[in-house]
Amino acid sequence: MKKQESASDGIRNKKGLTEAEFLVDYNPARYERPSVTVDMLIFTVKKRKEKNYRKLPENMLNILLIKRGEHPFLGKWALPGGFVNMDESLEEAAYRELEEETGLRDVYLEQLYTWGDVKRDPRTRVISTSYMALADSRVLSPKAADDAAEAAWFSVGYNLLKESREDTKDGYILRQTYQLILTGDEEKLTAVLEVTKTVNKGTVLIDRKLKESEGIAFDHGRIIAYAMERLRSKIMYTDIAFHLMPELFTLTELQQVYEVILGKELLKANFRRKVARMVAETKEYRTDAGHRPSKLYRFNIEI
Amino acid sequence: MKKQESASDGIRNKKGLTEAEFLVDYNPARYERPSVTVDMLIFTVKKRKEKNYRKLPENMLNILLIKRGEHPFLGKWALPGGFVNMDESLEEAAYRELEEETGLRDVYLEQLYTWGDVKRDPRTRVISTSYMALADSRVLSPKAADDAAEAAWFSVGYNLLKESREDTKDGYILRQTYQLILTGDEEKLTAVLEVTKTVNKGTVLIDRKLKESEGIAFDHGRIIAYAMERLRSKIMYTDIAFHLMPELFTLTELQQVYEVILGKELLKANFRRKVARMVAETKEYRTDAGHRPSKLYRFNIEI
DNA sequence: TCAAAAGTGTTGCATCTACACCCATGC
DNA sequence: GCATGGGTGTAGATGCAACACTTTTGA
Repeated sequence: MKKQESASDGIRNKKGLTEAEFLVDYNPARYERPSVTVDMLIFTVKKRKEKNYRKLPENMLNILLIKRGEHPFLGKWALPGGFVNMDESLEEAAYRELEEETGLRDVYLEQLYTWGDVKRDPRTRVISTSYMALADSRVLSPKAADDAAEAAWFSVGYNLLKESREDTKDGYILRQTYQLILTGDEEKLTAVLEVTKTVNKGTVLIDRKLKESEGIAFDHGRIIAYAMERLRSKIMYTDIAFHLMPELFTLTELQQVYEVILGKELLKANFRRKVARMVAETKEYRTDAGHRPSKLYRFNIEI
Repeated sequence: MKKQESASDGIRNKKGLTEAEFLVDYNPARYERPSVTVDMLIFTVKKRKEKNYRKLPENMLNILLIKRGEHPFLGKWALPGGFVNMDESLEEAAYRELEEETGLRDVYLEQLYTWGDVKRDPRTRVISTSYMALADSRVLSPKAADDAAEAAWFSVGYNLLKESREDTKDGYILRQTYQLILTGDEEKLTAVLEVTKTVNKGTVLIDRKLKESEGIAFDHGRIIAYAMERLRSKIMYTDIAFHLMPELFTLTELQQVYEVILGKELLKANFRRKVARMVAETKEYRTDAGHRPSKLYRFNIEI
């Protein structure tokens, strides 16, 4: 973001070189280097069809995946992403990938985590930084992919299957098994994650292992699971949910987004009080359904 | 952490190659690659001397820095760190650097953020992942550095200097100026950070610029500032503070750690109620000072 | 004796939780 | 009419902020 000013002008090192002289001499190719990529977790909310004229359509959290057309993991589904060019920052690479994949530019983007296991890509050593983008449901140009790659939205389910706690001498071990289910129009992908929290005299170690992975390429099941946990914790104390909403929305639609991310139901009255200060009502109503019309709200910038 | 099983056995790509055949052919050296490093933010808490026999020594948050013995930024202070080897994960590299620098192994370690600006290192393109380590005050082997590099602890101060808000058409711009002050035995290093939050129709953009940097190498002032913000927000809803404490501690010592990280004073009675469930009292007392003896507590594993 | 810190109690206010209840619509 | 969702009120529990107060020690 900012160019470093030369900070040690005139100072000479042990060989008597100034910084400028040193840099001319510097050979960056001495060490072997890993490849660096960005992986994009692009989320949006989509409605499921509903034939009952009274019932509201159910909202689902969706993620964009790309079907791999080349080895490795040929035919499996992977996160969109690609190599970081030498003349672009990580963030610029993330925005570029986002735009290539969806045509979107002005959306919420957040760096999630950097994955650096040695064998995570069978081709070569790849370190990849994952970014999470939240797009609202209006602008879902699903397959704006210019290359031949097939892109599709998958609804995301992430649930705790089983939990066990074992007490040790100076602490305990908490084992949690989560299931990730990604449902597309034709395919259903699954992964099972084992999260182990080892607490020992105040030292906490969290290990996330991918136990099974059906149809998902690389370690991307683990990355999606990590994103879900981040989404769940952030939705409670920030306003990220609004990035998934269109300009105007009903409070029930907003509540459904919260419920879909948290994986549990909320009480209507309490939810409305909780978000009251974050929304501003408009004069418009949604009237198409077989029940009382609902007021439309927008995000309240004042807070 | 886990080797990927070959997931597309037998499937052939457009050229008729199986995954095994494809990988034999794959040439990883086609693209130019950035260097990847880890930067370590090693924090601990140290007491300041106090001559008044009644008064308690003041606790300060400290960070370990290394004086650069080579260009660029020769003579400036930098975060410990180094290149990631091809056969070690990012986390393994972080633990290795931590051990080389401090001799510590079993401490709290957390990945913070990955910095990928193009010009952040004048030598070559360097992408670096920062890790935060919290060590308790007992085990501070300050300069276990085996090489010639000089290492030292600096107390950390991070304060909001100025804040202004400007309303725009569809949102607002919040500008905050923070000052980072690192005080060592002989030197005082400073940096000024400008954090700009641009809120626009629900899109939030956070930009952190390093405005001044006195005595701190690279963009490390910005990284330290980021770590301070992470520490501040996490201390309120997690138990990380305990990783900075020795096995046994008084509640006042614990409160001082909270105060030093938050940069503000807390009310004693309320603080004690807040941490009550996270600590377990022992039968031991601290009796050396000119006031009522204080009970020693330990971290409560039960919660 | 007394400064400094250890430690406890109280009160008011804000927030969360659970549940009950009435309102308005399209078919 | 009625199923469905829109929308509000209330009582009890819980949590937090601010302040006042008592206790104990070493020099």
